[in-house]
Amino acid sequence: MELNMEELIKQAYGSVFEEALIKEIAEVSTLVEFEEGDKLIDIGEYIRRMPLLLTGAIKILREDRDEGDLLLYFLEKGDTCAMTLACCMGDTRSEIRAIAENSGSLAMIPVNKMEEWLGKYKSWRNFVFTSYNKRLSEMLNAVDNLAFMKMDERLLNYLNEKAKVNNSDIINNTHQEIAYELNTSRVVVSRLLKAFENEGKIKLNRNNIVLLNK
Amino acid sequence: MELNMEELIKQAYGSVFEEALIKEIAEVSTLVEFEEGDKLIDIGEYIRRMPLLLTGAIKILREDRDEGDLLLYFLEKGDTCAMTLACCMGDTRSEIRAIAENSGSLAMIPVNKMEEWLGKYKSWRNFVFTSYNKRLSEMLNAVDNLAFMKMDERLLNYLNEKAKVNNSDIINNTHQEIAYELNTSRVVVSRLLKAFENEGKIKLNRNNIVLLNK
DNA sequence: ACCGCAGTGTAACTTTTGTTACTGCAAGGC
DNA sequence: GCCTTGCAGTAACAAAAGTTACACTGCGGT
Repeated sequence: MELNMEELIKQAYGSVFEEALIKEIAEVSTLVEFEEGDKLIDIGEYIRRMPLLLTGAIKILREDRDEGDLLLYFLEKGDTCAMTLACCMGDTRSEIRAIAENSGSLAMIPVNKMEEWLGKYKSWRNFVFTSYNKRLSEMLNAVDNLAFMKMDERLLNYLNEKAKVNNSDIINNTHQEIAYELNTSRVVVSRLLKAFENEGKIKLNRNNIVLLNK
Repeated sequence: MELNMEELIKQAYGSVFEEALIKEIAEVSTLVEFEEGDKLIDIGEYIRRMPLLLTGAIKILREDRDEGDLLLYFLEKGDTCAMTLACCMGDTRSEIRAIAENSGSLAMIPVNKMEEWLGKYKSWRNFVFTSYNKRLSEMLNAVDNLAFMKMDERLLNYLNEKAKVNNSDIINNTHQEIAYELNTSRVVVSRLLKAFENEGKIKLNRNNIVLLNK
C-alpha cells in the first residue's frame, strides 16, 4: 500500500513547493489513507501533526451548542486546514470537526518541521499564508451564506458544492443528512427539494439527488 | 501632534514585540489618527500599508449583496486586521470594510517591511500568526452567531460587545444603525429592544441605550 | 411659537422557517 | 410472503423575522 510518497506529494503540491522541500516532506511525513465518513479531527482535540491533503475531499464542520453541526467548507487536493495550522502554532484545541467527504489520503507532518520550514523555504511560507487566506475567504463565504441567503439558496449552493467536490451530479445523501449540515430540519429540506424538482432543477430518488441542466 | 512614536507603540505592543523591532517599527511607520465614523478601508481597495492599531477601536463589516452591512467583529488595541494581512501578502483587494468605532490611532507599516521582519524577528512571526488565529476565531464566532442564535440573542451580544469596546454602558446608536450592522430591519430592533426594556435589561432613551444590572 | 424631521412605538400582516404528526413506500431480513 | 425499519411526502400549525403603515415625540432651526 506504501506507494512512492514523493510522487504522491508531487502530484498534489508539485507546482507549489520546491523540489528540496518535497523531498523533505516525503522523508518526515507519514501517509494516512481514509474512507468516507472517517472522523479525522474532532472538536477539543490537540493536533500534533499537520495534515496535507493529497487526494479526496474533507468537510469542515462547526458544532451547534445543543445539537447538530454546520458545514463550513470543503478541503480538496492541495489544501490544508488553517484551523489545524492555528492549533499547531498556537498549541490550542481544535474548534472544528473534520470528516472525510470521500476516500482519500493525506501526508502528516510533525509540527516542529512546520516551523523549521517557515525559515528555510519561501515556498512553504507562501503556502502557509495562502492557506490562511483561503480559509479566511471561505469563512467569509460561509458568513455570506448564513447572513444574506435564504434556505433555498443555501441548499442549492450546498448541492452544487457537493457535486463539485465529489465530481458527480449525483448526490448520495438523505434529506436528514443534508438538513444536519445546513443546520435545519429534514422537513424543510424535503419541502425545498420538492420545489426544486417541480422547477426542473433536480430529480429526487431514494437516497440520492440528481442535479439537472447544469 | 507628533508624539513620541516609539512610546505609543510600546504602550500597545510592548509585551508582544522585542525592543529592536519596536524601534524599527517606529522608524518606518507613519502615525494616522482617526475619528469615529472614518472609513479606514473599503471593499475592493488595495492595501499598501499594514495597520497596527494603537488606540481606539475599529469595526470590521461585510457588505450585503443588495444593501446593508453586517458587523463581523471589532479590533482593539494591539490588534491588526488579518484581512489586511491577507491583502498585503496576497496582493488582492479588500473583502471587507473597516470603519472607526471611536477615535484612535494606528501605525502604518510598508508592506515590504512586513515581509522582511518575518525572517528577522520571531516576535513578529508570532504576532502575524496570532493575528490570523484570532481572526479565524472571530470569524467562527460570527458564524456561531448567525447560524445558531436568534435575533434577540444576537442583539444582546451586540450591545455587550459595543459596550465593551467603547468602555461604556451607554450605547449611542439609533435603532436604525443597529439594525444595519445586524443586517435586519429597524422595526425588529425596536421590538426586541422594547422587550429587553420590559425585562429590565436596558433603559431606552432617544439616541442611546443604557445597559443595566451587568 | 411653530415647523420639520429624525427617531421611536406599535399594530397588522406576510413570508420564511421550524415543529409535530401521520402516511406511504422500498429494501432487507426472517 | 410478511415484518421491520429508514426514508420521503405532506398537511397543519407555531414561531421568528421581515414589511408596511402610521402615530407620536423631542429637538433644532427659523
